[in-house]
Amino acid sequence: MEIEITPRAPFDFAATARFFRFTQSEIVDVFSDKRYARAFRFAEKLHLLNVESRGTRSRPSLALWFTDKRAFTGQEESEARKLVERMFSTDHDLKKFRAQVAQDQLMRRLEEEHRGLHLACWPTLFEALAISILSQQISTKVAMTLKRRMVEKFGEQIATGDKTFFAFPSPEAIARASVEDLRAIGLSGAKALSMIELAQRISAGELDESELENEENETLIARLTRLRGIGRWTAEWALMLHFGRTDVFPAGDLALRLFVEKYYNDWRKMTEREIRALAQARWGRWASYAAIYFLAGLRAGMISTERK
DNA sequence: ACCCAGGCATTGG
DNA sequence: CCAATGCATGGG
Repeated sequence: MEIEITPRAPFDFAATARFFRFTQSEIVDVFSDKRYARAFRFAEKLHLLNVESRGTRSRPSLALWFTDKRAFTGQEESEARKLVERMFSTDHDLKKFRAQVAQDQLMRRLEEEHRGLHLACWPTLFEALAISILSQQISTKVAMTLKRRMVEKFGEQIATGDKTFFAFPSPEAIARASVEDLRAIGLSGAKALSMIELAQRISAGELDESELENEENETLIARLTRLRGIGRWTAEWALMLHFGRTDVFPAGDLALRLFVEKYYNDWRKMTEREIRALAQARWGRWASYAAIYFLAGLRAGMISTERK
């Protein structure tokens, strides 16, 4: 009835589950400290998958089950495992990140404070790119509102007991929408068009994930930025937040730029290229983790990009 | 009333 | 290769 997954230690379930999710009034990713639930499509049918942390940071363990307590079929078990392993980056070995930043005073402090925070990935490429498109340029609060409206309008529902969960909209559902439909919920014309084209490409099978998985970062970025509305920033976040690449640093990101300039270059301006080079030299194949640990520190108030 | 927020495409030097 | 511009919404 249950499946067990053993993430690599250190693993902080609550921090990981919360990270990069819109924590307020979320209707797709629902979690408490030890629990996480989400609607998924398994074999053409929507099911509510639960994940619970049973272990500790140094001896982590996750249990998975369906809300209706139904047993997993072999196929479902394998899909569910892959899904959860991806969503929580359970196989990332953060001891190596720790070793990488041992000489970097600030990053070492951030690592200590947030030890066990793994990359939280979106389960599908469509969701990762769609959310990044929504988030372009606008505040996270606005992006959260747009996402909620999009989910309520286009996502399937599943009710269990007293709660209703929404699945993130399928590419097929968005592919059928019109620009006007999406403008009506607050997207700009450009974002609406990008969203629909993306959905159409994906539902037409033009982006084969099993093939993209094996591409080099730069090749993958080149593939993704061919799509309307996907620039380098969006592509790089997708490499991190869907493909789980640990060695990406979105140097165009406003917050990350300020961070590097302030703490590693004495406030002097740097070009995107210089920032990328610094990230590569300093954090190497763990640059993605440098990025998310910085954002975690920012959120926790440990550091800031204010001038003072 | 402004201005800005986890950018992008387009246009023009 | 770099600079300027419009875009949608909601919070300050």
